[in-house]
Amino acid sequence: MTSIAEKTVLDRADSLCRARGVRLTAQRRRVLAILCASARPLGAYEILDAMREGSRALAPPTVYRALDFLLEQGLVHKLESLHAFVGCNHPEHPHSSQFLICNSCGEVTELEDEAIARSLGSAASMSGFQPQRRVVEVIGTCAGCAQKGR
Amino acid sequence: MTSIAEKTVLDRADSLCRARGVRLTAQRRRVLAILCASARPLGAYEILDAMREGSRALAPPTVYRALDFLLEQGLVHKLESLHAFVGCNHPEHPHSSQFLICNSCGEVTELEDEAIARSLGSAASMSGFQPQRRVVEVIGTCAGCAQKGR
DNA sequence: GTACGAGACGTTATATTGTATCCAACGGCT
DNA sequence: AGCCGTTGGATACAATATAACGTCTCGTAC
Ligand SMILES: [Zn+2]
Ligand SMILES: [Zn+2]
Ligand SMILES: [Zn+2]
Ligand SMILES: [Zn+2]
Repeated sequence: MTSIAEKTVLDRADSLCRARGVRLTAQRRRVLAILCASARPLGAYEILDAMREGSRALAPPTVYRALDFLLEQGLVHKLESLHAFVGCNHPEHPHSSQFLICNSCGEVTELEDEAIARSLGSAASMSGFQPQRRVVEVIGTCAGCAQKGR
Repeated sequence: MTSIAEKTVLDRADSLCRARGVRLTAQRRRVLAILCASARPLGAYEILDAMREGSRALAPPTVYRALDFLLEQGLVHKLESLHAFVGCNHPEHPHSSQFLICNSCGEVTELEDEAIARSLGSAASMSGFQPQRRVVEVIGTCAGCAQKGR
């Protein structure tokens, strides 16, 4: 089930972490692999279930610790409205992206839209607000489902 | 503890619901009052605690049902990144707003920024995505805390 | 007035998501 | 070997949210 694309993502994650002097350990790599192999965002306990397959029993903190690391390194993102996580498509440079979440098929698209970033930034600076983290999630119907649905 | 401003919010909520043919019952009104009286967003269980004061014991579903109603009517908003709720300042017309959340003092500012709405809309339509709900939350430091902090 | 039905609410139990804590194992360093 | 910071295992628990079911209330029809 490991496609070429997923493999490159993992390889790129390896180089990134080496370059940053942080350790992409086996557990962390495994969580990232599971997320990248999934077409949909996964909850922490879904990841936990996936990790348990064929191996010993693991507990929630194991997954949450790996996720914390991957989030810090920008290798995965958390979807607040779903309490779920997705692998990042372009973790090379730090970024704050936006997500289109289809509530019909569950597909998630990560955008990196400059116009959105600019308008958010200017709204914040007009209020004298200093942004640290941005949560932008649009829930709705993706193009495919809109066509099928009606 | 009920200021004039909070009173008018409740009165406006009353008229709105009457006009829409939905019932702003005592429980729902109480939850709205608690949220409007708070300077900060409140979690569902904080609201529950506030409702328990001086009255009989209540259970979580009571609060969550009231919140569901108030969310549907646009009288309150949910802050996904905080798992908390705030009263809306201008519930008269349906709107999708944005939130500036200070992680130092907890203050939350509700914006209704046209530029953000437009950029979100155009990004979505470029993907053929039909938005239903928008979650836009910027976490950072508010003007006041930025000044005090350094 | 009485019967009915839909919506609102009380109550119990449970599901889901996320942490605190403590200790053991590992890895690089001297 | 001995030290020390990081990682991970394990248990227990906290916080958030919902399922399920019965009861009550209120407006409407008869
Ligand atoms: Zn990304
Ligand atoms: Zn879809
Ligand atoms: Zn609002
Ligand atoms: Zn502040």
